[in-house]
Amino acid sequence: MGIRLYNSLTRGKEDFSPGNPDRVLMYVCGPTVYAHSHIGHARSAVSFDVIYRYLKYRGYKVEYARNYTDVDDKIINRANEEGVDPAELAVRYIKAFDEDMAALGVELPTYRPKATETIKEIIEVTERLIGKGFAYAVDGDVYYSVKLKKDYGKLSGKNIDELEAGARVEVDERKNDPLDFALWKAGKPGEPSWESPWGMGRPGWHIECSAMCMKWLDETIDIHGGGRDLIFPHHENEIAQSEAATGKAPYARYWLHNGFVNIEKEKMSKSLGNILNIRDALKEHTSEVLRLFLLSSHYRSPIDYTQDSLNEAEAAVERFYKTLKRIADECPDAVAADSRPSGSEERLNGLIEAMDDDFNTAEVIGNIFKEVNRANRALDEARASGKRTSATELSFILFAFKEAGRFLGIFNKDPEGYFREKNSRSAMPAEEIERLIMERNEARRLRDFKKADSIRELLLSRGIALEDTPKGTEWTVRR
RNA sequence: GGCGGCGUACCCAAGUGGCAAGGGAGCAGUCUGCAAAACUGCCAUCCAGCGGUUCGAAUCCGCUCGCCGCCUCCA
Repeated sequence: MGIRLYNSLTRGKEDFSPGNPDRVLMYVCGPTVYAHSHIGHARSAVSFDVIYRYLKYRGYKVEYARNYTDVDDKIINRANEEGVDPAELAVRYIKAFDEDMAALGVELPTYRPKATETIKEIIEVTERLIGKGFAYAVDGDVYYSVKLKKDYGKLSGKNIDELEAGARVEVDERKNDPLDFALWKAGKPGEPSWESPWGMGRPGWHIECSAMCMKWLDETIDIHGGGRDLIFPHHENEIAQSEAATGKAPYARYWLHNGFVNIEKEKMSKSLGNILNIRDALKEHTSEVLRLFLLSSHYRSPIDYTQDSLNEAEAAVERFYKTLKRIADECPDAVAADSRPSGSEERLNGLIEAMDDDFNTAEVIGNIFKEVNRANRALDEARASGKRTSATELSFILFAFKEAGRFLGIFNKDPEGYFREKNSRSAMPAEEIERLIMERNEARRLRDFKKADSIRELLLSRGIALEDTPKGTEWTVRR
């Protein structure tokens, strides 16, 4: 069995069969850099990050390109509002996006092209389209003729006649057809412009992806991804222009689209003012909690960012690392064991099967918590019987965690690091906490439980929770 | 109006033909000076509703109800 994935183009699951397993080509639409990226961008980036990691994990050689749209109406408008240069604004938000991605633990794609660095190729594709009669130039603009390709609409399931009937696009007299879209836009004074056969101007939105894809990957690629909302018109137009230009179809074999993130059940939108930036979310939760939250549902389903679901993700991360710490404390042999214990491959099967089935990270996470339960049970039994725990069983479990951590990009810290980081956010200095713990333990030794309990309550009121374990008293920050 | 998706326990969420994963909450128990954590048990005879196909359906088909997305250069 191999990977099966849901293809938006055929609306069904298909066996993944790339053109060349040693060079799987994947392109994902990146951000338009005119503002800080929000949690929706995070979902797209994390979803495809996991897909990228998993394909590599399964032995494919992957070339992954994710672009930056760094010239666009929104960028120009925002730059004008702020009175800065559009290019400068774009650079600023590319940097911010890169920082956000790094904070989320998103691996760098193989290529990160920018539209403005692909102007030559954009012009070349546009010329090809004109040469083949699929595009026409008017007053410095170049438009793509939607009607000339009869399979237009195959991705979004739209048909041209109905689109025309309900067209909400403002009619531009210079277009042959209201549905035609701009490949090249004539430059206005003060806007970023490049020389072209049609005069000074800048690229349209859809064409940049086709050009970047061809430049860095190929004329036919394996996987093309992006948010659901990009299906129409962006990806539909990309397919049309790419296939028209190259004469090859399909442009991309598999189209993958991630679902939206709602905030407290409402769609994120400027009008509602509920756009949640990645950096703001990271002030409330660690990147691991955010990633776990995002990966706890299937990547195609819509998800709700709510206080409750984030708290649950946080509790789950905590439970995971607590168990990891227990294993390290109570069965060091398991940690010291071979990182790939023989006979453990079977242990991975459930995880692999889940991931093979359209990247079902939710099921993988469910399986991981089954293993967490197994580990705790084994440790409890050892504690009760006074015998040492079987290191073999636990080393299998650790192996499963480690492997899953490689493609999920979570659950891969060492427990010491996790708790150190968490406890570093304590409002009370660690020395003071330690001093109070010693004081309480002295009281406990003297069986002055009233005093012991009052110290614990004092700490709890300051956000510090205590746990008496066989290894001594431990503390953690509780929100 | 066109296209697409969804509806699984108190909440979140897997499961797409063979007796309903996982997490959170709750209740009871073990452990503990007491807690916490962990573990154990309980918690959907049932998967929006109604029909149909089938030996067998949450899973396939039809209809109904409810929710949502796209059709606006919003991931």
